[in-house]
Amino acid sequence: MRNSVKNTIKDAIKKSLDKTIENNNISIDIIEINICKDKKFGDFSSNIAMKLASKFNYKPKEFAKEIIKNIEKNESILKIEIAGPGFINFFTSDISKYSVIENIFKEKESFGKNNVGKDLKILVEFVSANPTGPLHVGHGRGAAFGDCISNLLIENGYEVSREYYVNDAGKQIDILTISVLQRYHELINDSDKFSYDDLYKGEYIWDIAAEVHRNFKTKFQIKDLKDKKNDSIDEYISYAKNILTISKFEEIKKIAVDFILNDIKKTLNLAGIAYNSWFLESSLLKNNSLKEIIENLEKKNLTYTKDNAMWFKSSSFGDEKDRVLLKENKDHTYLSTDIAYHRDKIKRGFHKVINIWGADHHGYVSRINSAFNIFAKGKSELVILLVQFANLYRGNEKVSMSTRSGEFVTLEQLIKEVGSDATRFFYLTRKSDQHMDFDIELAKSNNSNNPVYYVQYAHARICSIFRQLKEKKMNYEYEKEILHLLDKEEELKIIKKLSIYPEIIINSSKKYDPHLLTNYMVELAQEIHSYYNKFQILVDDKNLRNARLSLIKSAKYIFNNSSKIIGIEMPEKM
RNA sequence: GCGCCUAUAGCUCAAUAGGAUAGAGCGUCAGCCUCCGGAGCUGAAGAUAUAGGUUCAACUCCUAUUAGGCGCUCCA
Repeated sequence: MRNSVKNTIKDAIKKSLDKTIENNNISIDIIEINICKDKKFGDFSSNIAMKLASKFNYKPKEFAKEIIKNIEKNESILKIEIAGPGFINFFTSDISKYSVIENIFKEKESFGKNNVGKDLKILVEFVSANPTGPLHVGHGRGAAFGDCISNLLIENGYEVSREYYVNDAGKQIDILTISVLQRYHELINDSDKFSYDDLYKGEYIWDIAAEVHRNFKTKFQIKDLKDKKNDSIDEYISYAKNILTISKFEEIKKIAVDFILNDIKKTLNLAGIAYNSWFLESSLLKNNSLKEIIENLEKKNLTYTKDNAMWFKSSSFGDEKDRVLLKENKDHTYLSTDIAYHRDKIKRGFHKVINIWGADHHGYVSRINSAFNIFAKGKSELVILLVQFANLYRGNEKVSMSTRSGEFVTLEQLIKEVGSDATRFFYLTRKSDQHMDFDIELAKSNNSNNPVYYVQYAHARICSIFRQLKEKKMNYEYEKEILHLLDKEEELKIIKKLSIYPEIIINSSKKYDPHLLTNYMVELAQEIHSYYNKFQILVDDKNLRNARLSLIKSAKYIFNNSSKIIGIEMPEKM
């Protein structure tokens, strides 16, 4: 179905190789067919002769000659040449080139889809920011990336589930709770002693405290506060729990987490991201998953006790040192619930588990990998993708971000300022493991600096032409018999671009590189603008007009299909 | 100090899983509106951090050097 000409060539080469060399054991998969950048090298080329020449005691060029000699005649292959060090170049017939337009009109919204991932279940976990504050711009890139990767995998036929892991059980959440208590006591004028330097101080803490105060008045007030400012944070937390009672502490904790999670969901919704599931860390404690996992590791003899803490022998699996599972005070570490969480992912039967993390977590990769493989036993594969930070700029001025100070730019602010489309597209134009600068002014600008406007404009232009068509009382119908009228260099270039779209979908998903797709969209837009500028589309000649309209309509299908994967709108008017 | 990642045009980024002459945009310079949307188009100048190595072929792989980011908690 996809790229039939390419597969024809591939098969032809395979047959030829079998004829040239007996019992060769050559797999068809190592035959690469590339689309030529320069048309003087033909339409497709293969490097197979150079790749295999030495293996079969040939010189590349002679080997190429032999291969060509044994290729069977085929109506879509016009000419075969040897060039350079041993490339085999194929010149294909025009008719085969136009078949991509036929395919697009046949498949429409499904053009580009494939079933590479048929019957395979994938879990994509992304963002998973701690519910200790609103999402900030640093989370934006991971959000756009994770959502797009999910869409790409779906386009490739995988069954995808999006998940957000909520760390609602650790020490940071206790600190959040105390932060709320602090502001709460300030609201009821009883603030002096209930304070600690390392607490969350963002505006939203006031909002939560105000909500608690509004709904519960002085229910959580602690009388006779002692000055504990010089205690450690752990001592401070247990002091607060004791004096307030654990049940009341948990009550406030839940209010705070729910409040923040709501805010996070609201922001993700603005970004057009919907999760299939929200996995609570606390559930691993409630249903004994954590206990089970630790017993299981003990049974496997992968733990030991040192300094009253329980350690995991992660260094036996490539980690640089062993890690603590249970602290001296018997609290669990982030790692231990994370292991339990990943075991749960495996239990749910996913063939592949993708984690999208901020690049600052790279030190964590090997220990979670080792734990994962202990339980997956080869039945499930873990892929950890690291997303580099984006520096935020406003023109030439760098926007500083600091979570604790509360001065960070939230993702919500960013989306409200530049729009969801520009935010997503911008984040996805760069390779994810590459540092990037995100210029707010650039993302807001309405000109070709801004790739998303450039692409949307190309689409709007196509729509505009069809509106014009109606105004001029002209008709359009798709006829495949007249596509050969598209013989201008620019037209053939666009057709070539259209024909590689299915491969872009495969590659960007395989390599987890959505930027291949955004770049493709920009390139296609560029060719459309250029073509539009040079040629009149609504010409008097009915056949030529229909052929040209079919060409740009094909491009419109691709803009629509790709924009859905990126998660942006394709407006008909701008 | 140890580890991971990165280094491409003046700036921001590409380069189809090692392929042919390293591509875009911004900026600079020179052009294009009796014409389907000038929110656009055409052209020029300009680059693989350094030194070795592997290969028919290296921006891509390996080694060293230099420069930057991140991580080296019984933190999450």
